[in-house]
Amino acid sequence: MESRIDRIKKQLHSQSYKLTPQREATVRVLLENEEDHLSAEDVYLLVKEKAPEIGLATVYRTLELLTELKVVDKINFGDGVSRYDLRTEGADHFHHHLVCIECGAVDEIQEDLLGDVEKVVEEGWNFKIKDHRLTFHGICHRCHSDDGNEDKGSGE
Amino acid sequence: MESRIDRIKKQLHSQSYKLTPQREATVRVLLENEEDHLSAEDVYLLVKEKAPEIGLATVYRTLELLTELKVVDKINFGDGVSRYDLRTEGADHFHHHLVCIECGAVDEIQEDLLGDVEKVVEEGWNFKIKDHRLTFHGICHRCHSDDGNEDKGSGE
DNA sequence: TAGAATAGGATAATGATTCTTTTTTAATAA
DNA sequence: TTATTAAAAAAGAATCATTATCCTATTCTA
Ligand SMILES: [Mn+2]
Ligand SMILES: [Mn+2]
Ligand SMILES: [Zn+2]
Ligand SMILES: [Zn+2]
Repeated sequence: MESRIDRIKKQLHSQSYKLTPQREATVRVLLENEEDHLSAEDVYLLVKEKAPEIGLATVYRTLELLTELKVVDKINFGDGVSRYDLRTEGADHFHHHLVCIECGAVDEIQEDLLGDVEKVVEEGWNFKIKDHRLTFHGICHRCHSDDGNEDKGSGE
Repeated sequence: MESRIDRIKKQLHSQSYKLTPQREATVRVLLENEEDHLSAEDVYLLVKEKAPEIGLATVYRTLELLTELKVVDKINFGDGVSRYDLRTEGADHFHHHLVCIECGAVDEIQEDLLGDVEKVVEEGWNFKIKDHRLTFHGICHRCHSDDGNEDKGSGE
């Protein structure tokens, strides 16, 4: 975890940005909640717990900066807010998402799966792919009744 | 085109909604601009040309209704506005998009391409897929310089 | 240290979307 | 047809997420 912060710090420095205390607190929150898909407001509230003096605008500015640096990806699941997702280190593709229309849970798929499809698209459409966004909407494994488990989870 | 409006009309009626003049004007605008990815505001301005008395809120309500009925799909390319895309008639999957990071153009892929991937996801993640969203970001064929065509297009 | 650049805090402004209230229109019953 | 009722629309206020502004604080440089 510390090493990860260090690497992000280096990345900031390489573009002549500084890892200020506020930025570090924000990054820590993101790292500590890597499983989740936090909105700017979510991040703000969590950062406040450890650095109560931080302002919402700073969180927005920091998230924007981290997005530019590709440390996080900004995504939108159609609920009116942007969410920020830490990019898996070393992965050259953005991971995919499974959004459950029953309970609202958002699960992740780290496997690429799109290799063949991208080849087809690049050749068939003469389009140079730099990034992708893939989200499936459906019923998650927790919401299937076939296993008798009626627990609907708390969602995301 | 008329037949398409008729079918949408039937679809509305089957849920006991009416195809009011405002709704019809909105649907016509969507049909006439099927290639584009209009925001609510875009639709509003276009509808105004033929039905100047329509209100913006009505356009929003209509688009929401059409989304519910799966006549259109609401999508978000990350530019802060929702866009509304007429669902291809008879297609059981939502089409994919190519967003050019150079000129902003949005092209469509009507081919499914995801059949195999979805099978893997359904089995590997025990997730029942109902819908999907797939967008590629990259350089479109118009923005490639290798063909010597420097026309950057007008974007979307 | 003085001056410049970078960043943060507070809050106003913006812009998209939704809500509320009132009016209009359409459908139905007498 | 006329009164009744419900659905839908118009207008504009309200909300909510996000961005801009203005000023202060911090860091860097000469
Ligand atoms: Mn994720
Ligand atoms: Mn489309
Ligand atoms: Zn679920
Ligand atoms: Zn292009």
